[in-house]
Parts: sequence; C-alpha cells; structure tokens
Amino acid sequence: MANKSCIIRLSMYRNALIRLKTLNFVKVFSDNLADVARVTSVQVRKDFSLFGISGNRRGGYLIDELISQISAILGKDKVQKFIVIGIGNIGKALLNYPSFKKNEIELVAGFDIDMNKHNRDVEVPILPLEELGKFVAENEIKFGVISVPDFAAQEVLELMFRAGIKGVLNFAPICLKEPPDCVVRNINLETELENIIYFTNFAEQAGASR
Amino acid sequence: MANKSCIIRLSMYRNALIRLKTLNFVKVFSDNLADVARVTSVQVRKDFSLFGISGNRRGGYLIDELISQISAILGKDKVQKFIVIGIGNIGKALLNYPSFKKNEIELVAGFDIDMNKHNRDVEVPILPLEELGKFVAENEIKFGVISVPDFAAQEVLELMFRAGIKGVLNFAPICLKEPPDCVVRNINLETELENIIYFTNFAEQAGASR
DNA sequence: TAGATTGTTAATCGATTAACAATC
DNA sequence: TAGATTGTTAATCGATTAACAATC
Repeated sequence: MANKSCIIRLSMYRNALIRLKTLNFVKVFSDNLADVARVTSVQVRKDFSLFGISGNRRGGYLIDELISQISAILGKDKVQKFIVIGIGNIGKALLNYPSFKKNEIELVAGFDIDMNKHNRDVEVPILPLEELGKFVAENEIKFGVISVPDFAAQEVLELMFRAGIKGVLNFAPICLKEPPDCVVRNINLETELENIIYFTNFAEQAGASR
Repeated sequence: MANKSCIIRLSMYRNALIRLKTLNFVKVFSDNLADVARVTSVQVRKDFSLFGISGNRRGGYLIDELISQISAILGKDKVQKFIVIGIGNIGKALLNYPSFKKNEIELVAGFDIDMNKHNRDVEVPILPLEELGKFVAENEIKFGVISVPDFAAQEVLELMFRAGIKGVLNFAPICLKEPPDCVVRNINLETELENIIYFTNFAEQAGASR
C-alpha cells in the first residue's frame, strides 16, 4: 500500500513535528508540514489518509496525536535493536551516530572478522563474526546493517538471514539479493555522489542552453 | 529526461561491467546486467536507448565500449573533486572511504569549525570553515558533502552556495532547500533505518495473515 | 454565515512492462 | 534459415496532482 517515498515522508513529518513540539506548538496544518518536507499539502493529507490519520477540518492536526500515530506506524513505540556487521569507517560512524538513540533505534553490537577490533568491555561490544548467530538468537535481534567490503557482503547477508535477521540496510557497493521474508535496502555512497555529479552537470548544460 | 533511478541503475551497470572486465569478459547481454542490478533486461535496454547507447543485435554489448559510454554520462571521464563540511564520524568515514578514488571521485579537503580538527599537513587537509570560499574558488570545486548537525546544515548550504558549489549531498537529518542552480540530495540515515523497520514489520504481518 | 482547511475522487503524469518488429 | 537478442512503440501501472465536496 504505502511505498518507500511515503514512509520517508512520514519520517520527515515526524522529525518536523518533534521540532515544532519543542517550540511549544500544539497544532499544525498540512501546509506547514508540506513546507518542511518540500512537498505539497495535498501530498501530506494523502499520506495521512493512507493510514487513516485524520485531523480537524479548519483546525489542522494536534501535534501530540500526530506524533504518536506516525510513531506507531514507524515502529517507534518501542526500541528497535540493530547490529552492525563490519566495523570499518562507516560501521564505526554508525555506532557513534548520536541521534539514533533518541529516536528509539539502538545499535546493540558490532561484528567483525578482525580480532584486533574485538572488544567486549564496552557498552556496545564488538564481537567475532562467529558469535553472530548466538547473539541474534539470545537478544532477539531483527535488524542489521552491513558495512563490509563488497566481496564479503552477500556471504554476510546469508549469515544474517540464517541467524534470523529480517531487515537489512546494506552499505556495501553491490546490489544484494533479498532472501525470502527478508527486507534488504542498498545504499551506495559512490552511486549517490555519481548522481549528484550527473544532475549537476545536466542542470548546468540545461542552464547554459537556456 | 533520465530520472534518479535510471542514473542509479547506470552506476550499478558500470560497477558490474568493471567486475566483468576484470574477469576478462569481452561481451555482455542485457540479461546479465539485469541480473546484477536486480531489474529486467527490458529496463536495461530502455535505459541504454535513453542515452543512445546501442549494442549488436544477437551479439550483446562490448564491455569496453559500454564502460566508456556510461562513464562519460556519469562524468567519470575526469576526476570530480568534492569537499566535505563537518568532520564528525560520518565526515571522517567519507574522507577515508577507499573506493571513491578508484572511481574518479576525489575528496580534496574537509572543513570544520572546531579548530582541534584542523590539520594542514596531510594529503587531505582539514581547514577552518572561514577558508571555504577561498578554497573553492582557487581549486574550482563544484561538489560538496554536508555532514554537520541538523541545526547547522541550512547555513552551511548557503555558505557553500555562495562559494560557488553546484551539487551537494546532505547527510544532516533535515530536508534542505535547494538554492537556484544548485542540486541538493538528502540522505537521512535514521530515515533509512525507519524504512527498514516499517517494511520488515509490514512484511511480517502480511506473511502472518497469509 | 463566510472562510479556511481537511479529505476524497478523478485526472494526469511518469516510469515500468508487454508486445513485437528488426536484425545479426 | 532459425533462433536469439536488441530496440521501440504501445499498454499498464502506480504515484502525484487537480478539482471539489465536506465541515469546522
């Protein structure tokens, strides 16, 4: 029903709502949310109607209600635990990313094959890859992030899948095959930069010929 | 004409082609590329036709030709220089990301307001934010990455824009307003994880009710 | 009541897919 | 020639947008 873009927009609305709440706003109009998410107010209302979220005609939406409704959709009503496989630069950056925790996302452990990176005596331990299955089972982990080199990614995914992981965000620059009943999203940083390059150059050409 | 997804697919085709080339492949069929990019072969041919790339009926495509044609589209015929603003965890990870350089993407400098992070005596210097305008002008930089906290992002974008930057990848968790003649893409890591959570939970429910 | 805003149905737009013609 | 593959035109699908009805 809802597509990826729609869920991304819901996240953006929610972030904006939380900011507005800290400014002591109580009500918000679809037009306000449209501005922060860079979409139209129709889009906002359409997104809400998809999930049966309704406001007050003439009176907009109550921010508190809206936050809790969107939060429920996005699974923010409870803490969601993730593990990170591959503790290179990206993996480390994710483990130290400050704003996850205040948004109910908790990275609970890292895994790596390099024993020099292992460390159990910290809040978020870095463990050997062999312990992944046991850890996932014992801690009931559903989600994981792959930040290993491209050649290792598919194998790591299969390891995670066999351990029972159901949702994966992949930073390795390769398009992974989704196992059955497992959601995989690929983010390729190089590809994102290439996108910027293409559209910038394209806009320049279009601008020049105008 | 081409949309974002199409350019992402071109990047994926190119990555796959480079791998195939190292395996001494000479020719490739649209069906092969479809497999690596997880799309259909019609999609591949349609993408190519959009850019006037043609192969040999019955004989597929010559890998060398294809790589150079896609490379030209993606601006890989020359090195593209980027700067990184905000040298936190993400910024550092990007500066150390190994595979950019072999794909004609060069991160040439970092910028930060924290003087403890400044360092001129390395290959990729970390400079004070005040020097951004001068550096961009002297080194003819067109592209940049924002990896500062959310509250600083819009201001940094405007600084970059005034300096002459034309394309920006933003990692700050806020949807930035595109200045005129400047391309901005937003990647929000939290939102990506929220996406995984939603679609995983959704798939589970759908699976359970089946 | 008049005006502003929500919410829904219909129209449009754009991207993907299907069908098939071209040709090596 | 027969078979496999490319390349294009038309059909479909899904998401966004427009129009407008509902109502506070």
